Amino acid sequence: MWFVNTVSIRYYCCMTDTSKTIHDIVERLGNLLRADVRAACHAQGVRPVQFEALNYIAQCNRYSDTPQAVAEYLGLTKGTVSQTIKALETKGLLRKCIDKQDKRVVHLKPTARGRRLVDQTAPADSVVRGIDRMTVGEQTAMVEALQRLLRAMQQANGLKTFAPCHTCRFNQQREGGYFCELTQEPLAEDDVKLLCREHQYSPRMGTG
Amino acid sequence: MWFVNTVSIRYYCCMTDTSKTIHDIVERLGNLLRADVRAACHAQGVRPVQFEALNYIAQCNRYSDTPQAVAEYLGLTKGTVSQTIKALETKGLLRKCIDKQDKRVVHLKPTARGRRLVDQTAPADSVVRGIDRMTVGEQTAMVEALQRLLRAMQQANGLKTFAPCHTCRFNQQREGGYFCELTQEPLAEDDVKLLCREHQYSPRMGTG
DNA sequence: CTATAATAGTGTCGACACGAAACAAAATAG
DNA sequence: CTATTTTGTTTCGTGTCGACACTATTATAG
Repeated sequence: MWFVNTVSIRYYCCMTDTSKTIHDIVERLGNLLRADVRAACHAQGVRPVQFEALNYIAQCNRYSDTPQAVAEYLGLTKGTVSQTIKALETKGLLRKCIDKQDKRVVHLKPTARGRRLVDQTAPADSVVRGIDRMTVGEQTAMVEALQRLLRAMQQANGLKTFAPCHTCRFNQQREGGYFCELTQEPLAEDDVKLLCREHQYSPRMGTG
Repeated sequence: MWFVNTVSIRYYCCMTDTSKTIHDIVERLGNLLRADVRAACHAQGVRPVQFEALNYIAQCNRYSDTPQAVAEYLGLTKGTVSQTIKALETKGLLRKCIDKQDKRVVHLKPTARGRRLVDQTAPADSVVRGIDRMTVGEQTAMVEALQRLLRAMQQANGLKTFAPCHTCRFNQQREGGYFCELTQEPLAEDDVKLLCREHQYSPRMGTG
């Protein structure tokens, strides 16, 4: 009677089946999207990684527009990202600006052409066409479900969330604007919509 | 008054914002998952692509366990897949069996070690931990939402669905079992749970 | 105020991924 | 029976990415 032992130890809870299903679907969605992005990028003359970096840079705030942050966001090493950045700069899609306070730090700003490229490539046609088949209610539910899954995965794994400041515990609403408790700096109306590498959900905002 | 013209032509409908949000989340979920899979694969001594191929082979039916099908599923060329298969065979994770009817066709069967590797790696820890934080109701809703998105994207883009036979229009329930109208062969109870490369949803099962 | 770390970024190299193209073998069409 | 199509393999060039060594700047310790 050794049957039980032949079952993988990974089957330790009843949620594994659901997890496996979700794992597979997310993987396939990712592959689908990547194939689409790959084709669009090929037409635009950029590499998929380069586009993903540019896409991030186009929507992060001033604390998060450095090569290091890009590396954290994409899960790559800084050496790899350095090369990606160089290629994007050569293609005239972004500019490097050395930080005034800390001369080691480089800020990355997309050029007008860079922003245009992101706008033209960003929602892949496959996604647009897929979403187009849903009702507005389904779309809203979809966004909420995906956000919940992403947040749950990030929180459960102690990963950086890279979310906009307006959901961040460090962001305080003050008279005439916002204020970041972490950097001790005021934030403009536009700032709080951008992704931040220091973002943390407030402890009570769990997914319970 | 040229402001409108500076806006990308991609913003042709009100759904683009939602699409962009979903695009970005799916991309991040995919990256998160890939980073996790990459780490697990590294520990197991296989490449991520090799694992994805093996994972597919472990859950597809007898019509769909060929190099060509793997290439279609992963969106790669057959030449690339051929290399991946060879590597997996060398590592003793799958066997090749030449088809009896058509001697060109190769069927790929995971070995016991191959199946074990899939079971140990398949739901990435990040997903398991993330799902673990949700209620059963949230989990069900999540699976449904993801499946709907996947199907919508596949249908909208004319892609193969690679779904199990029991949702396929060609699958007929008969006395004592199932029957595939396409291959004109009977299907066993286990067969209809597996992924098929010829799968098609019935026309009436749209996403409304 | 120096010596030593820590941090941000760059450059190089090797292993691997992957598309393209040429190829072999088997099945099918005419 | 030949021509074409289909399935799979091999080869080659380019791109990706981690590992590692390196520089420059800032922070810290004594």
